[in-house]
Amino acid sequence: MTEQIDLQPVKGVRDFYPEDQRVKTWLFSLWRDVARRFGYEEFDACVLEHEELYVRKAGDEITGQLYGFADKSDRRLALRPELTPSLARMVMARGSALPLPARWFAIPQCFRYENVQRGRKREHYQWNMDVIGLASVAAEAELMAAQALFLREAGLGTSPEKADVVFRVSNRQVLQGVLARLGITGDRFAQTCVIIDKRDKIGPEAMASELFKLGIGDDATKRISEVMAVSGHGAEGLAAISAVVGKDNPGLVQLGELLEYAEPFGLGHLLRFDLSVIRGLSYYTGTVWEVFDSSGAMPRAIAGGGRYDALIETLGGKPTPMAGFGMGDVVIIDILREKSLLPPLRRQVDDVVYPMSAKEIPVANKVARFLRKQGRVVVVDYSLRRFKHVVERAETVEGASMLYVLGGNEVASGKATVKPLGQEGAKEYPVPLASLGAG
RNA sequence: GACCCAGUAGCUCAGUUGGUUAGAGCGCGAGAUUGUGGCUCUCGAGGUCGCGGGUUCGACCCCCGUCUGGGUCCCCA
Repeated sequence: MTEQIDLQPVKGVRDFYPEDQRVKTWLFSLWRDVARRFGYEEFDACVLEHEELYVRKAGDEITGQLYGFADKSDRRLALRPELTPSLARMVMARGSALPLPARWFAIPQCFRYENVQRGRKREHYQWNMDVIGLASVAAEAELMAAQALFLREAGLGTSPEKADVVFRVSNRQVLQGVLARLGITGDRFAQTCVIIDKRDKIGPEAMASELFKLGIGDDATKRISEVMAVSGHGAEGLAAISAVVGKDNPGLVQLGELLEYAEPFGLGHLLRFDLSVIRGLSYYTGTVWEVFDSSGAMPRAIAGGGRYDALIETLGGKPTPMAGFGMGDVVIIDILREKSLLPPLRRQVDDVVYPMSAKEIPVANKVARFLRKQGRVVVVDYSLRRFKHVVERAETVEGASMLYVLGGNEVASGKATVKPLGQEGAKEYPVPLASLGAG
């Protein structure tokens, strides 16, 4: 007698029983199909990476949540918290041999070591689409179009009449332009972003004192708060931003172009410009955006993305413009389930073959072989249980549409009894065994 | 990381001022119906009461610790 093992999965990670895996497979298929229709090619990297790939100067939140450890050779490794650094590494490794622009997508499993709550695990799958080597905000518009197509195909409203989602969009260069005039540039700007991102949790006083330590005075702090408060839909939003930061602000110019490129994709009405959107990752340099459930029922973002033109440079490579987004499986499945938008997903069994006793197993296997050659999904019920049980199970557990009964009578007469399942009043009928490959 | 709540059968839960052998519904199995499901009836299997320690003559119940889950703060791969 050995000791009973712990039946629970590791804290914060999930088991996927077949009924869960069906949902996951359905979601991944839709993700892949949308990415394919935009001409993106799938890639992947290993879930294990060198920890140093994620250590960044600006003190990103993500670094503190790294699922890191030392291997037997004392290498510092980490389970990837996101795919983007791996993508950057792979792009760098290819060097100039990679024809640009490139459009790639992936569905990596990612990890973080953090508190567990609803919609928030230590592991998830994240659909990523990235454009490599395109400096134009046309890239962002295309990425948003792909997200919107997915959301619509999943059953969420994306039309002006019924919009279940909203894209909250900003551009880091808006604030950068404002702060540059006040002499805040380079690393100081990045550090400023990190402080600003914390404003809600630490409060305006603490934010001001943190900024003061960076040598940013009250006037500049006041200006930052003023800028962060600006938001609005479409052209109105742009006008509001223009009124606060001036029409020549480079970030504003890009947001204007983005709207111009996004509107032909039918996205204009979904975009809400909101300068309080910062995103937690320090490598973003331009457009940043988050997709939300507009009903507000789910407080967490469905997806987020941005432009990160400087990432490869900070990893020691040649400057390469890149933009991309990520969408996790946990939140979107929660939303779709809540809105009853998940399709009914059953076992995909066509036929159950039922040998009534051990004597009929050989002929049952022949029939199964014949049906499988036709491309049908066939399960042979070897339980030898009574008819009642087998019929019930074939219908409810296997979800089969046809039951092939093989008992003593059938073998003696040379005809299988075929019973249609799931149809009211459908009668069973005999089929010669010879025509089922068991003659 | 901080605080609050919870953990009893496969699932959803009841239970006790601390007292013999811990219950229900659903599900599962058998039979009524020795070859025809979805309804009904009968019977049955299934539990170290999350785990460890303590208090007590005696703990599912009280105390401490711990694990896991839910929630809030926080933050969102």
